Amino acid sequence: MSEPKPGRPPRAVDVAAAAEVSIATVSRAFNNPEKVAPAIRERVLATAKAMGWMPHAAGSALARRRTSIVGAVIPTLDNEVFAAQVGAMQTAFAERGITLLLSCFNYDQDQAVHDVQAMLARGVEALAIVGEAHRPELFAGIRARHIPYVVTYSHRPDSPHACVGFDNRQAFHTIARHLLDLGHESIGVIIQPTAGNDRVAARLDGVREALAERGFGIRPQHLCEGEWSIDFGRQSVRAMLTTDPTPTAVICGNDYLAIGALLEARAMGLSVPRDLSITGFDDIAISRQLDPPLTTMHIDNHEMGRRAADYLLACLEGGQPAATPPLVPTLIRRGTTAAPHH
Amino acid sequence: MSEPKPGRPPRAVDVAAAAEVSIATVSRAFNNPEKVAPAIRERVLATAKAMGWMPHAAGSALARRRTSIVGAVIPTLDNEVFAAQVGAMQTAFAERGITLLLSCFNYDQDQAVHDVQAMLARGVEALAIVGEAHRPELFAGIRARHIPYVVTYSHRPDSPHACVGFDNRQAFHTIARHLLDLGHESIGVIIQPTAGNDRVAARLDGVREALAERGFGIRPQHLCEGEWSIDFGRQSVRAMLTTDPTPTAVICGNDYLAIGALLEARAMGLSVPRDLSITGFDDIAISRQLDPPLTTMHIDNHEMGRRAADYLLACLEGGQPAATPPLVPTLIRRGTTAAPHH
DNA sequence: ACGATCTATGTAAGCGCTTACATCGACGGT
DNA sequence: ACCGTCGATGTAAGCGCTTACATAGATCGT
Repeated sequence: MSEPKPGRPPRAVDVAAAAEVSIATVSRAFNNPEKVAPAIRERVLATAKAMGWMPHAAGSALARRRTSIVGAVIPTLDNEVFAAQVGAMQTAFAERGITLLLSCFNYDQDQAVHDVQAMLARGVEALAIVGEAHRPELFAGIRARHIPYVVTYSHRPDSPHACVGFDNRQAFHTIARHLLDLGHESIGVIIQPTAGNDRVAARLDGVREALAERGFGIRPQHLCEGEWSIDFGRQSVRAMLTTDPTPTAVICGNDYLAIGALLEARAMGLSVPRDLSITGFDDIAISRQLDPPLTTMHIDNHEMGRRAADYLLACLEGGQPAATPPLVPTLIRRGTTAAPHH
Repeated sequence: MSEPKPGRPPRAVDVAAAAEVSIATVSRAFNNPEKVAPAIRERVLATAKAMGWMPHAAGSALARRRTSIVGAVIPTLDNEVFAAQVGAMQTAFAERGITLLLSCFNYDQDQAVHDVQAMLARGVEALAIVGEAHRPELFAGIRARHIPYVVTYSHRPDSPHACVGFDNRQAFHTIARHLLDLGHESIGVIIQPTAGNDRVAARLDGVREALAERGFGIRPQHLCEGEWSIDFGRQSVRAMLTTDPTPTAVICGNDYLAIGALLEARAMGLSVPRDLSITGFDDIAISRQLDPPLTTMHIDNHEMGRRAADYLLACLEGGQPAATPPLVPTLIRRGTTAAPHH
């Protein structure tokens, strides 16, 4: 008879002893309930509950060779778009009894490599990673272990990775086109650091391309690159408006920057959109509430998280799921864009 | 000689074979490097690196009887205050090689119980939990396993739990006092659901108490309770301002509600703070950017996360750390409060 | 009534790792 | 030269669980 040690969590063998069955039956009662006679099953389950026992994940993982853990690698939780994505993934995985391990690499590629290593050591069975601008060893490490992964928030047509996202270049091409079609010819850009961030680089390309198609370009003094924050948006607009000629519209890399731009423009006494058009990107919760409400592009981050999770889940069940079509961000024309005022 | 199976991740025994040492030495090279001769250590480490091997967490956890996992239980990532707290914890734990497991219970007590169970099964060694309004079995389960835990975002003087937070009642007493001192006598409240949320309930008590001290109360029609969202803030203010008498000030349960209140008041043509004073709570990033900037209370969520982590870390190292003193939220008087206009 | 078949349960061999303990030289004191 | 000591390494016993395989009744067809 197994002697349950006091002060330590019970083990399967303790439950087995208490329920007067073998340890195998205890395990089966939890993992293959249909394989054990109803009466015994109930007895085992009841005893386990009474003793507060559940199969310990480490032992189970070892024996099963399945950890039921998957990892999500995002830049930061401070941006609600990633938080939403993570939330959706967590929900999708939880339904299947899978635990989500989270890592925030803070836009630091070395940190990302390190975090992924740690996750691999924890035995993650799949990974979702924001962006594809990562050190090669990051993907190499994952591939070496034959672990399925998916890149989110990005979707280049010719990416070597499975991805669930949208075409950042295309999206910003659309935004720029919107402004060009309104008649803007002098367009400024306030954007996050492009270094080590494929998504942002693609966005800038998209703008450049759209402008070039109409024979325009971005004046160097109308391009501000820096941390995505309301403050950087503010200071960038202020700087731009001291140039001559001034831009009649500003494309911002995300909504935070756009909010800063909008607030500062108004603080400077400009009328938006009459004197300056402003666009954001992401459509965060506050954007529609501003005065005037922000013209931006809406991304369904929830959907993106769910799709990423579904893709990985499918991989885990042995499938080689079809690549999902890219998501399409939609332009939400609200109050911060209009034809330029002369 | 161990034959590394192709297509499967290498194991310690494979590394041992390749480096021509015993498996014990491999383990020591990683966990007690000082116990193995430098030459051999280097050889082992190099072989391991070449083979892409790291100790597998499940095996290690089992043998060591330490998982190096701790759990954080928060309501949602959609609120930046919790996201910040989690970020800080993650950083603090990562420094010690500890993995943070996250659960969002979406303000659902059953979900919280379930998530905590899952975490216990995963072998978390400590837990940080937002709020103390949880089912008794949640805490009972944790206690039964003698696992250290700490309650965050709350700090009642006579709480049975270790907590890292602040006194919600006191904080809202301070806010109400601020408005009373400005001369307001008719004060409305827009607040999150109090059911199953000790923090919110304490806030409302704080307001009531402060008003009562001056002989005032909250008129039922001036108390709106609902989901924390900008929209609910908007609709609550609109409703309140159709009553007679109207409140001259509104205390909001958090900044999102306050932002809604502010936007709607302005949309209705009111001048803030001349016609209506508004206060928030949390001091989220956008609040200082509003026009006028929001009067609110600042909580250092980062500090709270770090302290919670430090407390748990101390417990894990065997200490019985002293209870930390409560954090003190500070009132940030900005532009949305002033004396009532007659 | 007997063996074939099937179902419910038990036995025991790992899963990949850590670590107490055993072993084995090298070294130094006498 | 011998023994004690000590430091480096190896051996093997688990950690808590799952599961292939063995076993033992029960069931059924003939």
